[in-house]
Amino acid sequence: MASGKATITDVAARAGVSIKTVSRVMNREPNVRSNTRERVREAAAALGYEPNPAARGLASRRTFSLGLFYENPHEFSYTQRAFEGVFANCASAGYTLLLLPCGTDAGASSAADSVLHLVTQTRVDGVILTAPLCDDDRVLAVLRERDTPTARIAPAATDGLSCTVRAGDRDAARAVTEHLLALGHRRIAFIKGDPRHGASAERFAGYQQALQANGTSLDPLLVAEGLFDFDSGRRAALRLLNLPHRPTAIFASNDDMAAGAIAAAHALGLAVPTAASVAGFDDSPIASRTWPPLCTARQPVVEMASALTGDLIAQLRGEIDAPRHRVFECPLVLRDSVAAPATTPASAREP
Amino acid sequence: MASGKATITDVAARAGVSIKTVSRVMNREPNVRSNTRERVREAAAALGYEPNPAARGLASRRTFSLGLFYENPHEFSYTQRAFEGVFANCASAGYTLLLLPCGTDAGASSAADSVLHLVTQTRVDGVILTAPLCDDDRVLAVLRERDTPTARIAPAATDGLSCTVRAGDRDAARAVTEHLLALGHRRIAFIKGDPRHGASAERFAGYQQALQANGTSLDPLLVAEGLFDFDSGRRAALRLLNLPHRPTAIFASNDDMAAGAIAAAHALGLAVPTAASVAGFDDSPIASRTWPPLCTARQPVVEMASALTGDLIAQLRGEIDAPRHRVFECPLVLRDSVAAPATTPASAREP
DNA sequence: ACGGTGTTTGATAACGCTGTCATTCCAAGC
DNA sequence: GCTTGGAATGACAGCGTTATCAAACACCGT
Repeated sequence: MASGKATITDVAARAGVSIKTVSRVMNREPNVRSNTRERVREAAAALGYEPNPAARGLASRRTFSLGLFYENPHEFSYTQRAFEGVFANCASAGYTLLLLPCGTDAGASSAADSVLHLVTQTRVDGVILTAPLCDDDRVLAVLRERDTPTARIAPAATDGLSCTVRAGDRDAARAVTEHLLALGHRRIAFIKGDPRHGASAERFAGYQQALQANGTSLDPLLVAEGLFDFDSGRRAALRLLNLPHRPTAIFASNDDMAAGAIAAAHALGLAVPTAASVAGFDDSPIASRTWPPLCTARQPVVEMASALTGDLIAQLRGEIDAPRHRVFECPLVLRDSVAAPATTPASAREP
Repeated sequence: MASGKATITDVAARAGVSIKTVSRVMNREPNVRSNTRERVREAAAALGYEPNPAARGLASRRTFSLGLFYENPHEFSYTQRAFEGVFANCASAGYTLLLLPCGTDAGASSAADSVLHLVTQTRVDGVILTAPLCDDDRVLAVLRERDTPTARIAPAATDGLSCTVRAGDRDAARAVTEHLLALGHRRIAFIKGDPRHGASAERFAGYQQALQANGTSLDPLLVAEGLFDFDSGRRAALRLLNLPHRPTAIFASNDDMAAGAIAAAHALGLAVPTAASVAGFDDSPIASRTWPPLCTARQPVVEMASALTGDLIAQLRGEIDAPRHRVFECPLVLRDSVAAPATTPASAREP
């Protein structure tokens, strides 16, 4: 079988049918006698025929490819897991996936310009946007103007046009906080995430809700700003752990920052979880690689991305009318970075 | 500027030239009067014209896309950094990058089948292979048979056909070991990497060379098998640290395993680096996220991948005749996971 | 002014497939 | 047997570029 050389004409000749019929078979179109279909299949297999995507694309005005836009190189493991889920679904649906890093660093003046250029250049049939791109109004406007079907991962809000998928951030953050409260923690610090991500506000809201429901007041001093990356978490934790009235637990909005908090605790000679508990969010790979491993909420990123991709492809095929909005629950993952607070006064230093 | 709708014909009409001239300008071909060239450029810009890649591909029998094959989902940060480097160069050269995860899990019976199918289906102009795929004879045979220009990252050996790039694994591993020896360590354990990767043998060789040059004998008990992933490193370190005559330092073949070794030490109540030093290799993101941060050898993966991609594209363009083989040095990165051994007998346990 | 030698430009045929629409086939109904 | 209508198939015209090759042009020396 000489592969990669045969054309549809060769297959048609071998099967004794017209090229149009071969096309029908290759595209799984109906109205082909099963007898004929089988003959064509055999001919195609014998010749090692694979349709030429360029010709297909030119004739059908489609590319059979999707673009996955992402912006931030930090917090990359998230993008990567998303990619894994997207890819899984693309491959089985016959779509090719283009990874399109996009940002102001790429030479374009804005993310929207960058997206516009990449979309018109690659002519992907649809795009998937990760946070925070998925909430950039200019980016969304550009895609809408071009009528490019869009799906969004972890948007701040739905828009009635694009399929979305997100985690139940608020509920999960509440659950994490409740877990800390149940263990006896009262001074629970919180490290916020990148404000451009919709999830950041949600997770903070969950934290607040849990405190409120518990009747615990929120000490503004215990809330620190972060950007979802290790170093911002480390710095925020250093500040929090140096507070006169030190928190007994730190809840970081994601695992990378939580890992930073653990490093900060170590640097200050505070044992985790003995002197301070640390909880994260995501259950990203780093969560099981820190010492002690991180208590966190598992965000099923791969499944989320896979489901979203399925929805996008269904939309491209016209199989669904209204956009789907999925929410995935994030179960609590108990690990050793969290324990009951020491009974000694929280302000006491370890030896 | 209506974007994504204009065709070459529109541009030609607007510039008052033939489509062939527009084509010349878009492809930076010589022999176009600068006056004409400028006129075409303006027309194209005014119309927001972007060449249709499908039409280009069909007419020129090229796809202007490269495929990056990778196999192992574990040790993903490496693949990811490689991707970053490859992408950087693709984008600036006008190539699109297709990420092609490939493995026996993907439904194909072998990696070679998987590669063959993906290459014929996507018709990429060239492919980049990461380890261990880059040393799979069947994969290489398939690509050679199809005359698909290939570039390889971290192969075990060069083949006179494909461009390659690799790290100076042996020298760097020797340097790491020498550093440990210089600090006074004599019982230095080694955790090997995945035997399918060429780098594994090289790094082990560097370790051996350093010991030998130092006149230190290699205790076979101190050599453990690993697979480059966190858990195999953790398990190997557990065994090593439970040895009656415990090593004072562990040199793991990569950072993920070194992180596992640190976790193992913590689990056994051994402080790092006080009771045991741990060194890694790669300087991957995890290396600066462990506590203490990892002493390691920095492998400049992004630059390596970028350079390799440049070479592959140059080859595609016929700009170079013989394949290039690059070797990148890996400088030692000193961090706190390594220190001089305790003066107390190495067999003593910490309290 | 003339031929010679590039350099610049254009007309037209591919490239391999899908979409449109016409045609053929076949089984059921009268 | 003879319609009839839907299922099955095919002829052919694009899709928007690049490649080929020929034509037009510019500039040189004589």
